[in-house]
Amino acid sequence: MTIQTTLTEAVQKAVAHLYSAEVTDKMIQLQQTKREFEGHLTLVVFPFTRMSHKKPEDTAQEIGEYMLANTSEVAAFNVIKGFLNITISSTAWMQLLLEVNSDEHYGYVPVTDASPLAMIEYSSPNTNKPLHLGHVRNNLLGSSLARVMEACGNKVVKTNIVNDRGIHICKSMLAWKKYGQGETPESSGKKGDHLVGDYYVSFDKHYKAELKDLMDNQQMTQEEAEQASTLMQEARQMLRLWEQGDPEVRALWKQMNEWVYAGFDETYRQMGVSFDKIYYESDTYLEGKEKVMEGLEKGLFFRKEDQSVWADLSGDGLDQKLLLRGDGTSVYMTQDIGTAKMRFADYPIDKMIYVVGNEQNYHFQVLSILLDKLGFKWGKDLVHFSYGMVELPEGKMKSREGTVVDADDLMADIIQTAKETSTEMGKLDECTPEEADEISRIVGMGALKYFILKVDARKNMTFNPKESIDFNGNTGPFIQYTYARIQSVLRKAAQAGIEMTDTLVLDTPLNLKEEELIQSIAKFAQVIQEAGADYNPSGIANYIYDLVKEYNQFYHDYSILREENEQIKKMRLMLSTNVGKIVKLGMALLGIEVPDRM
RNA sequence: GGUCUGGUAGCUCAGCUGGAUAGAGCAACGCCCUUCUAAGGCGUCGGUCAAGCGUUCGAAUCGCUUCCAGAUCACCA
Repeated sequence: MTIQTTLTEAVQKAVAHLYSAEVTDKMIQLQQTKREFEGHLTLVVFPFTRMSHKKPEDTAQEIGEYMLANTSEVAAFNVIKGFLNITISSTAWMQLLLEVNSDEHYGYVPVTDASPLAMIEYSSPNTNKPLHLGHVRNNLLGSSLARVMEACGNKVVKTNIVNDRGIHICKSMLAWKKYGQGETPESSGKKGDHLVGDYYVSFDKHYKAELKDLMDNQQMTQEEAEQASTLMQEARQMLRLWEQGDPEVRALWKQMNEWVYAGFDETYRQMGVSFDKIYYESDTYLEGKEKVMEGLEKGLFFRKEDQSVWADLSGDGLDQKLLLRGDGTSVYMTQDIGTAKMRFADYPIDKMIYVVGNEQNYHFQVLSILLDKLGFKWGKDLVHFSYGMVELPEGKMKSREGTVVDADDLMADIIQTAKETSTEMGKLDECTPEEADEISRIVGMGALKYFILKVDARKNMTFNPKESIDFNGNTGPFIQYTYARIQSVLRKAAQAGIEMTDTLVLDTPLNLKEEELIQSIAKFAQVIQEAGADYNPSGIANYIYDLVKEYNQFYHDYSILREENEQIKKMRLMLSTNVGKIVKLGMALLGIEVPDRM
C-alpha cells in the first residue's frame, strides 16, 4: 500500500465524515508539493467546496484537521488558498524505504500463468539493405516496450517479420549475379547485409545508366525506357522464377539471405535486441491469399472485373482497399493478414502491438478493421505503436543523396567517441584493455539508447550524429556515472565493515531531502504502469534522470560514509542502495546497461 | 482537398486525466576539486507555452477557428 493510496482513502473518509458526501478516486488530486511550500503531498480541495459549502481555505483546514487526528501517517499540514499541504511522518517514510528495500524487483508486476499475452512486432527489416538510424529507433522502442509490458505483468512474445521476398530482393540478386564475380562476405571481408546492400545500390546504378542510354540514344521517354529496360525485365523474370520455385533462383536467394541474416544478427547483438519468434513474408504471403479468398467466399470482400479483390470500407468512413492484384499476387496488406493468421495459430494472443513508423498510420487503421472482419478477437483493438521519423539536421534521410546513417557505423562511432572521451578524462587508466573496451561499449551504447528513448516516441526527432550525443546533463552516461559512484560508495562501506541491515529504527527524524528521495524512489512503480498504459518508454527515461539528479544534489549536500551517527549512516546507505537498484531496474527497461565503475 | 500528428527558452527536450510563480540539459557568463568518482554541484542570463476565441474559481493542458510543419489518402513495402 503506497502512501498515495493511504491518503486517498483518508481523504475519502474525511469528506464522508465532515460533509456526508461520497468522493471518487478521480476527484482526489494528490500531487507532489511544490518546492517552495512545506509538505510532501498536496491535496487540491477546490472539488470539495461544492460539498462543504465553505470557502476553500476553511474546507482545507477542516480536512487537514480531521486527517491529522485520524491518519497516523499525517504528521502536519498547512493551508494555502485551496491547497492542503500534507507533511508525512518520518516513520512512514522510513517504513516505505524498508518496503522498497525488501523487494528486489520493486515496481514490477509478476507474470503468472494467468497473465495476458502481448505479442510485440518490431524491427521488420528488408533483406536488401542494412539497418539504418530509423531502424535503430524502431528496435530500441520495440525492445524497450517489450520489457515494459513484461514489467507491467504481461507475458510477452517479441516477434519480427522479415520482408525477404519481392522485386527489390531480386534486384540485389540479379546485380550480384551479373557483376559480383562470386564475391562473398568471406572473400570481401564485408558484413553480409552490407554486401547485399551494395548490390542493391549497384543495380540501381546500372539501371539508371541503362535508362539514360535509352533516353539519349533511342529517343525514348522515361516511361518507354522503363518499359524497355532489359535489367528490369530480367529482375521481373527472376521474381516469376522465384514464385515458381525455380531451384537455381531459390538457391541464390537462400544464400544471399543467409548472408544478410548473419549481418543482421551482429547488428541486433550490438544493439542488445532479440526476438522470440521470427516470421518471414515468404512464408506468410500465401497464408494471406488464403485468408482473403476465405473472406471473399464469406462475402466480406468483392471482386472487380479485372479479377482483383477488394474490401469496401466505406462503411467505416474509409475507401476501398486492394487485397489481391488481378494476377492473383499479393500486396502488403495481404501479407500482414497472412502473418496475423500464422501468429494467431501459434500463440493465444490477447494483445497485438505493432511497432511501426507513423507513415503507416492509415495502413494499420485499415488492418485493424480487416482483421476484425475476419474474426480475429484482438483485431479491433490492435495497437499500432506509431513513432515519429528520425531526421537529420539537414532534413530527412535520403538514400539517394547518401545521407542515410548506417546503424553499424553509428554504433561503432559512438563507442569510439566514448572511448576517446573516457581516456581523455583518465577514467580508463586503471583498466585492462578488455575492461576499457567493455566500459566504452556500455557508455557509448548507453548514450545512444538514452538519447533516442528519452524523446516521446510519437514525435519526430532530430538527430545530429556529430553533436547530438553528449555525455553531460540529461544523458545516459550521466545516469551511468551516478550509478557507478553509488557502487563505489557501497564498496567502500563494505570494506569499512559496515553491515547492511534489513530493519532499521531511527531515533532522529529524517531530513526533508531524505524524505523526498524516498518519495521519488517509490514513484517508480507508478511510472512503469504509466509507460505500459501509454505504450511509451520515454517517461521512464525522464523519471530516472530526475531521480538521479535529485540523488546527486543529496550526495553533494550530505555525507554518507563520513556521517557520524551510525543509524543515519546505515539509512543513507540503504537509500543509496535503493537509488542504485531503481536506476538499474529502470535502465534495464530501456535496455541500457549500467557499469559498476566508470 | 480529406484524415491524422506535432508547434513550449537561441538549440535538444520534459511537463498535458485542468491546479500554486511553466522546468531540465546544451550553448553563454561567474563560482566550487586538501572532503564518499568534477561525465559532478551552485548561481546568472534566457518564455506572449504558434495566434485568437470559448468552457471555469483556475488553461501550456479541454473545445472551436486560424496559421505553420510533417505524415498519409498507390496494383510500394
